[in-house]
Amino acid sequence: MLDIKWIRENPEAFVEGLESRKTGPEARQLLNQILKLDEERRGTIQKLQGLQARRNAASKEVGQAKAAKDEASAVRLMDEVAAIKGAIQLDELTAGRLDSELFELLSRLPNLPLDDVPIGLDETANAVLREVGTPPKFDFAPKQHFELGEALGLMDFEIAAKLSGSRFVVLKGALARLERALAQFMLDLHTSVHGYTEVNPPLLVRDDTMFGTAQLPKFAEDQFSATKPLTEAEATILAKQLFPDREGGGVAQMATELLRLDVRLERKEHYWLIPTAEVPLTNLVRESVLDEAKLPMRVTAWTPCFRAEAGAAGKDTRGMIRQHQFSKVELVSITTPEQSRDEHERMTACAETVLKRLGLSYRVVVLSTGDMGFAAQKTYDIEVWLPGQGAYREISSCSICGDFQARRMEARYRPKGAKDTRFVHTLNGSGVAVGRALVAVLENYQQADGSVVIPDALKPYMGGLTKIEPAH
RNA sequence: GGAUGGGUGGCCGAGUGGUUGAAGGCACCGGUCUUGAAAACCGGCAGACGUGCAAGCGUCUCGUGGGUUCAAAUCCCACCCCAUCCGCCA
Repeated sequence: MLDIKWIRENPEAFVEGLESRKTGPEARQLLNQILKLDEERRGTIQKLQGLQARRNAASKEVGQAKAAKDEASAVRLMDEVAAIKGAIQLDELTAGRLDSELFELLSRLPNLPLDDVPIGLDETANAVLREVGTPPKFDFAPKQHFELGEALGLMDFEIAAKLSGSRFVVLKGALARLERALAQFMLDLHTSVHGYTEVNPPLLVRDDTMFGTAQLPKFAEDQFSATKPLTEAEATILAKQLFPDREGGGVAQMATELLRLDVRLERKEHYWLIPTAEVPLTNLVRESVLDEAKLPMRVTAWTPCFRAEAGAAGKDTRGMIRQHQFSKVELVSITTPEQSRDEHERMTACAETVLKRLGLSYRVVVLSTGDMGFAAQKTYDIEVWLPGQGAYREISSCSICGDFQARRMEARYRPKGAKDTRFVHTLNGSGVAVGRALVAVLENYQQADGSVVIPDALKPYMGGLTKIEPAH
């Protein structure tokens, strides 16, 4: 969330920043709308506060008058308070409405880019910063991961489709183990070498948590949610409320219909499945005031991630690249504003170390203003080389969010010796996507006979296995 | 699912209608003492918003929203959340 005070004081920077994001042409119009609302809001507050001050003073005088047995003054003052009461209620209502309108607008605005982010509308404006490692040479045509996995008999999309539909996969045997090995290798690296603390967070979270990291309110359609189904009793009550003119059999029929439609109650226990461990990990500091000495705070987690992939129809339909469920080792840092830029470089280096140790070649890309995620001020994508696809594909994304998420979470810290609190800065990055790492290992370590050699870094985690071969 | 209890400042915790934005303690900050540190003692210390060059002043906030009242942390209602016990269950 952007700071309204900052917008008020830096309107041109606001428009410029917003125009460089996807918001584009409406930026100026948005600014005007926001400033107008803000002005009305402050005007109402000033008026309201004047009235409240008079009410408070008069109420105190009532007490004093009564104590002094001056009934006449007391009555006169009480009449005065009664007279301004209506105006106060009206202004309270107006102020509340303006407040929530402004909040609604601000909560849907993306973060603004840092100065050194390349300006552009999409990925064509991204800039490659470095290429690391040498892509392997093959004296045969390298296969794609799903060809390898299916031929090995250890990767099954058909059965996954029967269980869950498209964009799911079942891994078996050595490939299932490879996924676990990759995750453990990454966690061990980050906890014992990079200083991150391992966390095992909830995978189901509340609205407020999703709002904190900015998946809500704007990106609800990209998420999966989990809700307790309506009971028959609740459906009946709801049917009566919704269709008061029906009775008897009519109500029962509508109740059945509500159950069939899987109608949900706003108030009923309702969760979101995390699209990334960034959500629970970053929210670990929500609604708190941290000691500066505890920063930077670094946490990591290996979790499943769930994404609806709305709007991705037709993209990466084959294989494991884009799934509704995948696992990822996530890195999150909570820092002071002074630390965050360095931390961003450090975090990216931590993710790069994973790929280096796995012997995978990759490149680091800085995303353009138009290609960055909603909450980011600056993002580095790490793209791993996939010989089967003959392309670099994103395997990690490291973002610095400034105080954008901290404002939404109310996450602050107290600088040493200071009286006031400040918002923390938050950063998140994949360290790295496990499913895609598995894809990369398969494609980079494949042999002419379809077998796959285990990279040295993973051998300790594979129980003595050095090569995955077709099972028969 | 059933039954209780509870949500107060960074933390713990007192407070049942009138200078209580809130006792006390801890933590933190400044000072005295000390070679230094600790202890002890003295003092300071909520946040948001509005306004002002500033010092300051004002308003709101004791889970959230509404109500009663001249006046609400305190009374009433609804909702949210947390804990414990029982039941069910990995």
